[in-house]
Amino acid sequence: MPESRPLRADARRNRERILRTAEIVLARDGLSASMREIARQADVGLATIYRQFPTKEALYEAIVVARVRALVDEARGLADSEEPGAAFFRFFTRVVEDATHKKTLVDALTDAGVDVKAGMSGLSREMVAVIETLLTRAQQAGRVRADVRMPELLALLSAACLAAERGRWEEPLRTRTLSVMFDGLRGPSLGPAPGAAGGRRGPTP
Amino acid sequence: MPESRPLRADARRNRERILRTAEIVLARDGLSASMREIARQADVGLATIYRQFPTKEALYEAIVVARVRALVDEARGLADSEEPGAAFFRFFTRVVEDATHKKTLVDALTDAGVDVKAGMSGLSREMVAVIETLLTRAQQAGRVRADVRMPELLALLSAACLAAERGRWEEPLRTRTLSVMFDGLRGPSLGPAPGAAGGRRGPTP
Amino acid sequence: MPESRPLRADARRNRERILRTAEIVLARDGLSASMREIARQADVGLATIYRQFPTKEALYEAIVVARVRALVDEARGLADSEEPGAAFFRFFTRVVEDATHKKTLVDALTDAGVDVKAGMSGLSREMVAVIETLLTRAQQAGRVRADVRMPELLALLSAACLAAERGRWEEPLRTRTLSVMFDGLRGPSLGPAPGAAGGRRGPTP
Amino acid sequence: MPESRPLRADARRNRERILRTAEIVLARDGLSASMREIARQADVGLATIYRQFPTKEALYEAIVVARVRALVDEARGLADSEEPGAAFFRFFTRVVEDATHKKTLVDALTDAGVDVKAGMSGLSREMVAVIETLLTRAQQAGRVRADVRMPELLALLSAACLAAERGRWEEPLRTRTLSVMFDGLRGPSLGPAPGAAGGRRGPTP
DNA sequence: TATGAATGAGTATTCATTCAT
DNA sequence: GATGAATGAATACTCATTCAT
Repeated sequence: MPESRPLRADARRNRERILRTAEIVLARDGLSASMREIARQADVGLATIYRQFPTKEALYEAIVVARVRALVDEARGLADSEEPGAAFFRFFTRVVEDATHKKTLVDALTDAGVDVKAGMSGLSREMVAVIETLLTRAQQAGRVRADVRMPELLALLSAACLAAERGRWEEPLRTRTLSVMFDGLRGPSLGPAPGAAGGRRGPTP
Repeated sequence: MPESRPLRADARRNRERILRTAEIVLARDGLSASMREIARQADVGLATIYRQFPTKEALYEAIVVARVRALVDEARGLADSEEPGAAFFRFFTRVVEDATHKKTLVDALTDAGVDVKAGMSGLSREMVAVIETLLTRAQQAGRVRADVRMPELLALLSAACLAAERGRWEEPLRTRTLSVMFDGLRGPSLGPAPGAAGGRRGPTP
Repeated sequence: MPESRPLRADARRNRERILRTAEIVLARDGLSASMREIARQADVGLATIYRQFPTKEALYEAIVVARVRALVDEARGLADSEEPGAAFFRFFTRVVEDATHKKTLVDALTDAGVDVKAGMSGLSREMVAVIETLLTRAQQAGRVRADVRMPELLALLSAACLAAERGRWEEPLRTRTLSVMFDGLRGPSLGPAPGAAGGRRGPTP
Repeated sequence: MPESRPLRADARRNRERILRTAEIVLARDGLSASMREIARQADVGLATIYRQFPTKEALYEAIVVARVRALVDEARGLADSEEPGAAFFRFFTRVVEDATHKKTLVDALTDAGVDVKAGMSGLSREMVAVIETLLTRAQQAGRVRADVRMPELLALLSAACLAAERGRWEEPLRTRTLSVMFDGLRGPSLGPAPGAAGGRRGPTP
């Protein structure tokens, strides 16, 4: 897989500037943001974007890919943690935080395994794989109920991301909501805490 | 001269045809579906739509309003059930099922309390109110943990709807995912079932 | 020339109501006023208008015809006045006043002799004829210079109407402007009044 | 990075082509001419027009502005003529000639002082100012009656333009009509020339 | 190589007019 | 006879993408 030729210095600078700007613009205007607006904000010619990204979709994909790659890397760092439960919930939280502030991450997860575009398919698989590792280890450590499988985990994760992205889950809403999901992932309750005397615990990672 | 005379027979027929078609088209193409496409599918002149719905937004709103109203009615029917826990989980499930097949319901929940449009604002409040009733009664019956509040409940509900709508949650995925959420809503677990020997329970309504 | 059959009483009532309303709406919104708006204002069904006037243009024409007919009648009343000069200027002023308040009269004059529509052609000729009478008599009485011919008179008249209609010539602008035109119609000056000591005379009808 | 860099060669070519074509189309079809028609005639893409003129109104304004500017320049050239009377009448004639062939000039004069759009407001003031100069000098030279003021002068001018534009004042109609107006502007007559023996003088500039 | 001008397909919306009730 | 619902053609304007400079 040769990465084609290395880009010239200025080309690389432009590429990054475009990506950074596009991320901001997308977060602000959503997917309907126009290429022209992105070019304007990046202070770059319109065709310059097209030189690097042949299509609007390609640009979006590049952004998502970058972000997912970062998350995958982070997940790998957590994969051999000595506290698999904490690692698992930590990562789940991180992904949702990311979605809260930057839009369009979600596609990567939602479509996981489905009709992913060329560029994503490999990465998507990596993402799924590393999540599966986190899950399995957390289950082995007795921190997540054993009967949870990947499909519902991914469903929960993308649900949280979608809602966080759209609803601007700010604290303490995010913590409180995830807390419920995490309790569910830990296992069936024995009924609500009778006294319910205690306050609310955080996601107890 | 009645203020708002009943629609003529053909007008009513068309109105319903338009609504039904628009619902389908929206489910397929999302909010970017064009009015022309809807007209084509409904086999109706373009201007016929505009006679009934002065604006694209108005059409969408009409669809959402109709659907939400149906759900609110359903919720009211459950509100004085003798099994408040079952009623609560039943309704949650119903909403998500609805979202799976028909898109754009979500807005009603997501935006709840935010900048809802005129036509929705009242209805949205009704929806929230009846959900709160269901929640309270389920909590009083000890079927839902006492410290869950409306914000996180709505967050969970809209998360599930968004993901269901987008990810086409078909069975058994829907049941399995909701099962986790419901466990979380019932209360903190005492740790995963040690043996985890058993299969998976459904949402135990 | 049988006037087709006499309209039924209610039909006639509607016809007049439509004409009256349309006149007002046109004066307010100009030629871009929509048929629907006229129907709404007249509190009449849309198709009712079309029954009487097969076309938007036909409606406009009917309005103009009515107005022109009124002016022609007025002109005839002045045609045998004992003060032909006064009569001539009086009529000129009347036409311009009319144009100030009701739009679209102008076409009748501007297009005089050109491509008048069927309904107008006869009437237009009548109008031109009676104006010519007024002019000739005023000239014979020595109140209008002898070398003025119909083409330039009509040009002046329609110029005044167009500008009055568009510019909302209110008093005293209308009087002052017509005063200049009328001086020109009386004859070449012997140079500006040397002292110019006097104020301004009105149109000296 | 000059604030408003000079247009690229092709852009400038297109801009002029668009303006030229639009002028013709407007003259033919009036203000209701469609942008698409203009694009077709100019043999230019529809969006190309919108690149240069963000709005239909903006295009029209650009045309009027260009024309008015030319007239203002011409007026300035006449402003210090040694024959102020000739200069005044000359300019009046020029404006009307212009209107005969190119439509929509009129707005500039009609709306003078009213609710002119941003781009025009300054120019419109210039136009009015230079006309006032011409008038004042002609009056001081005894060539125009002293009691004529700007409002009626502008009214006459726009009347002439409107009618010329609409009625296609060709020679000798234009000369004959203006001749009457000019006589009126020179001063009140002492009654029609008794003999009226002479032929007709031109506008005696 | 980077730019921004050009483009055609597409969007919501309006209107005069016809036709079923 | 009167009504208003239906319609298709038209309109101003936008956007992703291509191409000349």
